[in-house]
Amino acid sequence: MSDLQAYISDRKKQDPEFAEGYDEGFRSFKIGVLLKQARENAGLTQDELAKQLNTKKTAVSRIENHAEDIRLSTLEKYAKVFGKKLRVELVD
Amino acid sequence: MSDLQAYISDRKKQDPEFAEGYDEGFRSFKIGVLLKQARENAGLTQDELAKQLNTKKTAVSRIENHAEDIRLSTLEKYAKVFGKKLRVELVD
DNA sequence: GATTAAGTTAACATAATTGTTAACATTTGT
DNA sequence: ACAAATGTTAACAATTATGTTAACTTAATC
Repeated sequence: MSDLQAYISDRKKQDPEFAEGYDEGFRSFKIGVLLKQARENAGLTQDELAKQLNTKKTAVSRIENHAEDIRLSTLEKYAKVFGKKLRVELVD
Repeated sequence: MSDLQAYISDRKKQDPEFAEGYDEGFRSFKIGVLLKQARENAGLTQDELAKQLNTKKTAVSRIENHAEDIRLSTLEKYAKVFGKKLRVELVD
């Protein structure tokens, strides 16, 4: 079971509101989980990451949990801190 | 030579302001070209695409040419019209 | 159980994307 | 050359992400 699937399973148990399929939220939710996992892999706290992004930990938490949308430039700032590149593609 | 490289070459000839490396602009520029090429591959005019996106052709033109940033949700709307999925990854 | 680090949420301010209209430019076809 | 279709740009309004502060929760350590 992937990390993402495990996360979904856990969250479903604790959050009755949560449903995997609600279309609007699922995108941002996935991005949030992706960024949270990237941060944890980098061994950073929200506060440490926030300082590198010149922002506050509250903004990091919001993006990881319940931000509805995100700018490409914001994703790239994250990628840069993690020493990665952002890849965006249209696939069939 | 790729389509992107050909486009850059053409635009450099006509637009003295244009330079491949200006960091801030290059991201959005690339996305603009990507979306423009996707639209042309789909055989749509800006106006036809705009109607499917419930917006105006002016917004499409802006994104293809000189938008500075773009939301993930906007990219996904485009992808949906083109019958594609949006893939976002952090790569080394 | 008190303290501290870490994370969450709400509320408001600020900044930026997107919607929209109008005017103009460019291209295409006749 | 003209007309129609397509594309571009500027300006402003509307919507939304992000910045920021304050208050709260949770987990861990003592």
